[in-house]
Amino acid sequence: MASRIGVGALSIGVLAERTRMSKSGLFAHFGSKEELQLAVLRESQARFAEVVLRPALRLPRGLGRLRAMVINWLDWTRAVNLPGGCVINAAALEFDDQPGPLRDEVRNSLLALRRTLAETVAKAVETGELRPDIDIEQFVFELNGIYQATQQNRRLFSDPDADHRALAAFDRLVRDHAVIQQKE
Amino acid sequence: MASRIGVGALSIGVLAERTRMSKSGLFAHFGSKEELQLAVLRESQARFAEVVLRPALRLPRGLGRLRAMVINWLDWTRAVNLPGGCVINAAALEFDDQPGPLRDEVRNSLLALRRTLAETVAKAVETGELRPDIDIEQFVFELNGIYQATQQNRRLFSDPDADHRALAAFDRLVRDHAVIQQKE
DNA sequence: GACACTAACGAACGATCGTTCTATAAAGTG
DNA sequence: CACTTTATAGAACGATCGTTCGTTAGTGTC
Repeated sequence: MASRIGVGALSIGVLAERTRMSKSGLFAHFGSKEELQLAVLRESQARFAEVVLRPALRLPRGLGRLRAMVINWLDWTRAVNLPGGCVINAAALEFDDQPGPLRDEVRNSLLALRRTLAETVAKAVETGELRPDIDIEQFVFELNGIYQATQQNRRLFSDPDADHRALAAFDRLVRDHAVIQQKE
Repeated sequence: MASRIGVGALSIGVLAERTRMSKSGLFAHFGSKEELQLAVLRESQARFAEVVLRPALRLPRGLGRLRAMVINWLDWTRAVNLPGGCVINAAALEFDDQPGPLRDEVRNSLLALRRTLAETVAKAVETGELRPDIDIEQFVFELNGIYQATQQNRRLFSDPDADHRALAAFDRLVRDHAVIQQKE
């Protein structure tokens, strides 16, 4: 539900109906609507770590791991069956100017993702695949851009080329920062 | 209001209060909440064309115009005093999986923007500044990525470097597709 | 001056919102 | 067994939702 209509539009009444519970019975588990929303965000983050990060982090460090992580990221909502897209990403736009626990939760989630991405990039520098003078923050910034653009193309425009475009952008990003191969 | 809380969260009651009108008086101008939301989206698009596109289209075609358009785009919401960011862009994420007139309106707005961007890029090819074999759709895709990433960095993370990052990404995009300068 | 049209209003509608309170049945614990 | 804890339920709360209705004041038109 949160994926389809957004975390902010969640309604305890409708939610109780769908779970075949009473409103008050369901409500008792959370104590407030905000706590319920927070629980949804946390659950979403947990699934993300499980489906996107964990498999990639089992691969050997370097460009291969980074690439796998990005690919997992790009359509993890399909793997987890979130038909309305990433809950946290949608919540980011919804709450970015509404101070409170929800915005904080979203911000922390996305910050954690950025840190993980940055570390993964850093390790691709260590392996000698990416240049040591790379601006890692800038690199992650552009990765995020690729993700956002892909989601919009896929979800709003049903663009069948979205994946292909994303990979092209990723390859260009990597190529521009790769260690120059010496011609033999 | 739409900028801050989203088009979907608009409430006629609150809106009437802020405009110092009666609920029914305000309501009569639109006939339904959905029509009001559509009016907001259309108004937003009109301002966008006025503030972002028109000034850029008065510049001579080519890379300069493209660059101006992107720069206008990146912080047009400041110029128009939309403290919650672009209404249409937020609505895109909100309605991308909810069929209906609102989603159609959003889609058409963003499609129009993409067309304008594509034409502007095409003219930078005509002037000989960008390579003729360029994939224009891909170029626009990446422009959109830069915009989305910039907004998130600015709005959610209050990143003071967002503008700088955006320009760096834009320059890299242009450099990779520019006509190669012959060394003399 | 009669008439039509427009804009705005206040009151009310049924529906749904998040929340609180009380009750009940089941499960766990000594 | 008695006792506490936990999960769920039902009823009701005041508030707000989008919408409808009838009315009134103003404005333009013949």
